[in-house]
Order: sequence, then C-alpha cells, then structure tokens
Amino acid sequence: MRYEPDACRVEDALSILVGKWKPVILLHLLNNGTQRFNELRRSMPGITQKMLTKQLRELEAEDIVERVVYPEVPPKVEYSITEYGKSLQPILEAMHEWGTNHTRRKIEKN
Amino acid sequence: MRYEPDACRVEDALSILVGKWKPVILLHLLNNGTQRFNELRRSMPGITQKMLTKQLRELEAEDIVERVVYPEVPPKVEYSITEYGKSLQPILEAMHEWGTNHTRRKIEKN
DNA sequence: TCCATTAGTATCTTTCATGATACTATATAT
DNA sequence: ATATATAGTATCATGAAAGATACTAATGGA
Repeated sequence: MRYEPDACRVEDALSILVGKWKPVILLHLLNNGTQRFNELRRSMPGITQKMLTKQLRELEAEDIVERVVYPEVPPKVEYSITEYGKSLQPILEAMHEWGTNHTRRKIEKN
Repeated sequence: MRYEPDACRVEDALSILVGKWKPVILLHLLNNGTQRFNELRRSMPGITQKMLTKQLRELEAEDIVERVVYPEVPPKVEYSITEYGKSLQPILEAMHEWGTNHTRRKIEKN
C-alpha cells in the first residue's frame, strides 16, 4: 500500500467526515434510523438550519445519506443512512473510541 | 456507548487528523520512521515551510509526534511518531482504504 | 569573499467554513 | 382571521485556516 502524498486517500475519507456536524449527524442516523429534518435538528442543539441542510446535502451527494421527500404540507422529509454509508461506521466508532481515550489521557496529565 | 452530540468524541480524534497535511505527515512518519525536517518537506511537494512547522508543532503538542533537536550548525531536527501516536495507525489505514474505495466508486459512476 | 544549507519566524493576503438573521409556501388548528 | 408547524433559501458577517513571500543565524565549501 502506498501513502505518498499523491496516493494518499485519507483526505478523501476525511473530507466526508469533516465539518463540525457530520460525525454527529451520521452517528445519530446510524443509531436512531430514519429521522425527519426537525428531529435531527432538535437532537443537535446549536446547529443552524442552514448548516444542517448543507451538511445533509453534502452527505447525500456522496451517497452516504438518503433523502426522501413526501409531497405533503407541511413538508415532510426523511433522512437515513444508505447501505454504503454504513461502511463508515467502523471508522466513526474507532474515532469515537480513540477520542474518548485521548480526552481522558489529557485530563489525567493535569 | 453514547454518541449524543455532547458525548461524541469523534471530533476529538478528527481535530488531530484534520489539517490538509496531517494525515500525510503521519503516514509518512509511520512508514519511513524518523525524518529530518527537510526530508519531510521534500516528500510533500506543495507544503510551505510555515505550514509544515505548524502541523508538526500541533502534533507534538498532542504527544503524537516527537521532536529532537541536535545542537549543530546547520540545524538538525528529527521527527518521529511516538508510541502513543502509533495508536492512530489503524484509523489512518482504515480511512486510506475507505477513501481509495470511495474514489474508485465515484469514477465508476461516470 | 560569497554562496548554499538548515530549520525555522514574521507578515500580509486570500480563501473557506461557519454563524446570525430574516424570509418563503401552504395546510391545519384555534 | 391569525397563528403554527415544516423544510427549507437568501444574504451578510466573522473568524480561522491556509498560502505567498521575505527574513534570520551560523557554518562549511568553492
């Protein structure tokens, strides 16, 4: 396997996960299944509507998240993880675990 | 395991890896062992001196990278991954693999 | 004497991600 | 008649990340 700058594909994975909210969105969808827009929003205090829309659209464009619109009023839009998106789960969980340990480690140093 | 926004530690791992150059630096050090500053620099065409210094200092602050200065002229400074830093390797490799597959997938779609 | 090398710093500028805020349409309930 | 809920969009402001460029000290070599 080659990791030279040109061949390094870590950034490709990273670019999907980066954004202050994407990991949270993905883990939320992974753990709670299909969610409506406002359900997601309420579960992430602090996120703006614009930001949530943007992140979801980006994830949709990468085929990680599926968006289903119901032609109702008031609008109803459901989001869920795609099968392909589930392939990110091990990475997200590994990062969550590493991050948990890293945070603990830092606290212990003080 | 909890992934609610407040308890989500993915961002902690992510913040270590983010920065356009950190994954490349880490993989380079993991694969090639101890490197001098300019060795690293030459292996990453496009990075500026300032950027490389900054990324390395940040990694050092998190105990991921070790920096050893030799009191010589011209200066000699060697960088290497710490034992702790090696704990990131599985994540980096998983991301590299995922990214490789994702890139292929996108190409096939066209 | 002059130049190259090393590992940086110091400034300034540009770009990008994020945030704050206000606005929209339409059906239902009061 | 008015308010409410939903899933957005549009616009502007801000801060942080990244990039470009020039500068440094001390030594060895031509």
